[in-house]
Amino acid sequence: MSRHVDPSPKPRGRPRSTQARTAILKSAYDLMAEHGPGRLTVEAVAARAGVGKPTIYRYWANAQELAMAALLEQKLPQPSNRETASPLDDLERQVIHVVTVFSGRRGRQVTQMMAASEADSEVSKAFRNQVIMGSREQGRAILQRAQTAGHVRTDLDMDVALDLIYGPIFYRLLAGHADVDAGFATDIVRTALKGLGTTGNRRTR
Amino acid sequence: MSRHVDPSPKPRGRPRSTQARTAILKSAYDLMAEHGPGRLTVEAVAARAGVGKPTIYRYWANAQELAMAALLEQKLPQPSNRETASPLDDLERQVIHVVTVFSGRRGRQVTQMMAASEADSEVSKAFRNQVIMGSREQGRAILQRAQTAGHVRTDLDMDVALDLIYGPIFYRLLAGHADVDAGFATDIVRTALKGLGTTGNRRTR
DNA sequence: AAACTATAATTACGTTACGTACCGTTTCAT
DNA sequence: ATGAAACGGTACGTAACGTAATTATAGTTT
Repeated sequence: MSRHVDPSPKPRGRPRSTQARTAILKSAYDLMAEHGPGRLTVEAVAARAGVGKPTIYRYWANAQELAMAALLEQKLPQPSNRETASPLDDLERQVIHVVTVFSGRRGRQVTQMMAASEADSEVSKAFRNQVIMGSREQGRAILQRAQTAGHVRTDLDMDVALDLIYGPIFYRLLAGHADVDAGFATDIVRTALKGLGTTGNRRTR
Repeated sequence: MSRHVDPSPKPRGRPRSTQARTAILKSAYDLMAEHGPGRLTVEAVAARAGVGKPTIYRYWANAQELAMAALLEQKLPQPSNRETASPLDDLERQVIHVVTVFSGRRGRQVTQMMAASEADSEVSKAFRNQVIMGSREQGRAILQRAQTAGHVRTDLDMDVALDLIYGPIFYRLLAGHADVDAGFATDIVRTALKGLGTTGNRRTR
């Protein structure tokens, strides 16, 4: 009695307008740039995009999901993952790049959105993954090269190591207790590498 | 011609009801506990507190400020800043405490609020200061003791060092890419102290 | 004791945005 | 040609906003 359920049934009826979808995302992005991600309303997007509200709700459940989708569409600039002979220089360069991107206007919006979204929606997860994993996985690769080159300890929990490097950036962005600039980036990397402890203490624990 | 301006002029007219203010804050806090900080509405608070809306607006400009005030009122448990002979043990204990507090329900709400508030209002700043500085300044004191005891380098930028320790916690809380528990706390402290670099690398930069 | 003044609770109001339902129209596959 | 689904547009009921007006109340001042 069972039937085959076509996983992607042939589309019947009028297909969705790519043009409308694109206009929606662009309008949403522009409005966020003007008024910030918190003030994005579906009505304003519909009006600017020349689109009916139902068309928007057909794609996204609420303004927040739309906002994240719009930010994801206009992707953050990815650092040029160029490798030099010195993995430690590469790391420093990459962290500086991350800092530069996220302390800019768009980067701040992205951080804000990421922090504000409490929902466990698909879009929300995708958003977090996209934002976090981009820089983080690049850092992982670099650290591994640095390990191979003998510049970084091999007995590390790599995830902890990555958190140690990228955590301070978002911490400052969100708490706002100090500036986030290139100097901070190099400070992080160098301090993390050297460690806080004295040499005499290194062997004890 | 100048006159003395009384910094706290004697209150005229009917004094503000402390009872009303307390009821408002408590109702706001309870409602946040039930529905999360994002869904707090002034109307619901007024209804539950048995208070008129204007009374609420007399104290706070909007729901977000009220939310932060309510969270601030019910202060987060402060760690017992007890000092032992080993500052490094103290540090580890304190970071574990911070992790425990902020990974709990109330701590998560606080983190959420902190991240979501973009306004530069007074309440917003006070909120950030309260949340951040509590643990941070305690950590600073401990680190300084550790320096005196010779367990921690003295050529550090203390703010960077503190970010290195506390940054990863909030990073994980907000990005949600890994668990935040006591084990993570000890990992952070120990890794930060030892550093990521190999000994051979320590002298080079 | 009487006048004064700011707060209190209540009610009403205009505004904004939400998310949904319905419309007639359009654009495809069959 | 027929039918299905998306389209733009409009209208709707709901929720919450933040403000104004009203009357009562609680302290201070004279």
